[in-house]
Amino acid sequence: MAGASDNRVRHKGELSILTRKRPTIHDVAEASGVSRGTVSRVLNGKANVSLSAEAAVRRAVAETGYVVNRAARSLKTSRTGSIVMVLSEPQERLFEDPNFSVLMRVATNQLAERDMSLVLMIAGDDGGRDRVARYLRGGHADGALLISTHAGDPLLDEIERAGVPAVALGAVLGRESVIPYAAADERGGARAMAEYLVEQGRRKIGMITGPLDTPGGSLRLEGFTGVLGRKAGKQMVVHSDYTQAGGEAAMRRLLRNVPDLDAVFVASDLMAAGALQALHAAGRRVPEDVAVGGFDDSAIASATRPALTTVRQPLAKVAEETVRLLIALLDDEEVEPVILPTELIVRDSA
Amino acid sequence: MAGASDNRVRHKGELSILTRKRPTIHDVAEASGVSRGTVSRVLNGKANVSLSAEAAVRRAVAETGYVVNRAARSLKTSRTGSIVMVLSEPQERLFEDPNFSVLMRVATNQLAERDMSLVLMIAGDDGGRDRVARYLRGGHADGALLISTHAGDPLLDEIERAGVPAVALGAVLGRESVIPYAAADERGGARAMAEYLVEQGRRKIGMITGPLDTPGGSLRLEGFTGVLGRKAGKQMVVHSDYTQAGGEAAMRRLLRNVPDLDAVFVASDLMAAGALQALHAAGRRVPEDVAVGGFDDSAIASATRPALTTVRQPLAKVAEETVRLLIALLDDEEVEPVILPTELIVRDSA
DNA sequence: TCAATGCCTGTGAACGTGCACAGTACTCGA
DNA sequence: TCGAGTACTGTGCACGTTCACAGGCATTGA
Repeated sequence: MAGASDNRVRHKGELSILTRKRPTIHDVAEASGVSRGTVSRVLNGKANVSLSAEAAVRRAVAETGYVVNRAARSLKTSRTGSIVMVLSEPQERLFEDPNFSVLMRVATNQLAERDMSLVLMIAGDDGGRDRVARYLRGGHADGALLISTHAGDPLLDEIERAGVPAVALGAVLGRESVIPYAAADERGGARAMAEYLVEQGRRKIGMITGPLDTPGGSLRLEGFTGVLGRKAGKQMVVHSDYTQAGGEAAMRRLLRNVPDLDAVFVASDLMAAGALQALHAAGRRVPEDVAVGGFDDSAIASATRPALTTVRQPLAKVAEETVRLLIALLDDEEVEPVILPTELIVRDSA
Repeated sequence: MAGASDNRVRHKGELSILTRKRPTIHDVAEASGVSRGTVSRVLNGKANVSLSAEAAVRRAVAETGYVVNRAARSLKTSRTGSIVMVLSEPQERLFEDPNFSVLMRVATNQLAERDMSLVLMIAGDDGGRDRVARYLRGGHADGALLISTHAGDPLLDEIERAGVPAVALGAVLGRESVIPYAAADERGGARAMAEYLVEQGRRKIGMITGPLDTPGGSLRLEGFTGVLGRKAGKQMVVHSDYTQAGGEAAMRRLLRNVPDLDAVFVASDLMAAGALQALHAAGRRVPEDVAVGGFDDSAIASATRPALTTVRQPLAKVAEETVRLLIALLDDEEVEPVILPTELIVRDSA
């Protein structure tokens, strides 16, 4: 903190060593004895440049420590070199998923290869949505990466209007045909879990779902009812909100509805952790009395007791594919939605 | 998914209604019957503008849907309007913390108020570090927000050289005086936990630390030994890596060292979850035989059985303060490190 | 030897903005 | 009535790039 105040002297002409002007393409041109045009050509690859010129330019770049000025480039090319990741989830749930970490890493890495960067925006409330809309309308991003965007989100119209290439991580319900996406096979994963519970000899199998306006909410339910069919009466399915407390409450409700339940499929590990607590409080043993199946294979799944049998999503792959889709879209290639297989992870709870 | 293939027609020259030119400040000037200069003045507040002119401009802005071109502004002012959040953590641990979510939200919100945006970069490996360095040297960000940056990170020199204002979330060991930061009172929190365990009548208290080159690693240990003093022999302290598996292994080691241990303070909840498993496997009851204290109060803390007694960090506040520091720094204000108090959360494990 | 054909290079203009400066109109006091 | 001041407004320029264009120079074929 000592020196914090003495390097902010910035008089007009006085360019100290700290504040020295950043080298421009002109400086590089001068240092390498060629013209701006040639330097630009070297920097952007492509065009016809002699080997000697290229070498001179590269040396000069290294010497001067030149880094391209994105603002100037952007102004001329009207491409910003950045894409925006839009988080629409009001809850914080997102981040607790290792999910997100992987996505982040994959996205920044893949974009970096193209010298692009990742801007993060949270569109949780109306204010946030407006900001994102303004950002996109202003052309401040070359593309958008949508995370957990809901079906009716007005932002979707904005994006369409702005004409910004966009892809989603996980299907955007109702817009599957408009917004390309990569996703895990939610339906298939749920089906596998339901089949597994049946194979284990369970007969009274309930389900706790996520919100039905999310793909994870509705598709996992579809997979479940696809197997259980009419056996899964209305009382056997309760809806919750992806939180631990919500899962606990839902489990209590389910036990009230169906006291002789012998298995439950919970649509997320966090909710399943809540369900375990409710079952424990109700004196049911897991898995002896009631088998519990989760979904996600998140960190929490191996921390609960008993450890959760769950469905693992190929999140790294999903993230990778999502980013790949966006990049393909930026290159004007044709893209198709991608759906990737899940894997049943058997632990102790079922 | 049916129509997935019919909205991607984008021929080269065909500028549809979608691709129409974005309105510039000239268009706004024309539409409102004033000059560029006046529009600029209205947009940037400050200067002397008549009420009628201002009204006309605002109406024209709304009419035309004008959004300022950041690239052009940035080129002229040589401020980018964005700050970069640098994640130095090689592991993914970061994200599993609700920590991060809060930080993200706070950062984007506070920056949005100043019409700035948040760029995310991961400096996990050398390649990532180089990218961040280039980004900063290129002047692509007005400031940097450092997350879990280690003491010896060469990036720190780069930042200094680039002269970019930077703050850290949590102290950067060894640079506390150079890089302002906000942090929880790690030492105090650990002290509180140690005192609590002593108060509960525990006598043989061990500790599992995080890596000692992180503030959480060394400061929590300091708080612990501050209370236990010489009673905490070398064998009573084992080091680990913040992972669940690491915590489990460390606990086994600790039990081997000190079989008659009656309490253990684990420097993170995730490691504590691992420790619980090791204790369970070794046939020790928690908390009857061994009391377990965690740190962080993360989501996992209430999911374990027994639920973890732990130390809650005021993460929202820390995040807020960190961002506030950065903004103050951007405004050339003087800043001091901020340390915020923690809170002991008593549950079942101790 | 000359024209034609490459490859390679330099130059001017433009992208959209903010800022300094130069005005203009209007008020006020002497 | 005039000068000085005040409040507001318009204009030229520069920021650092990319891109189209116009050459220059060598090599080739006739």
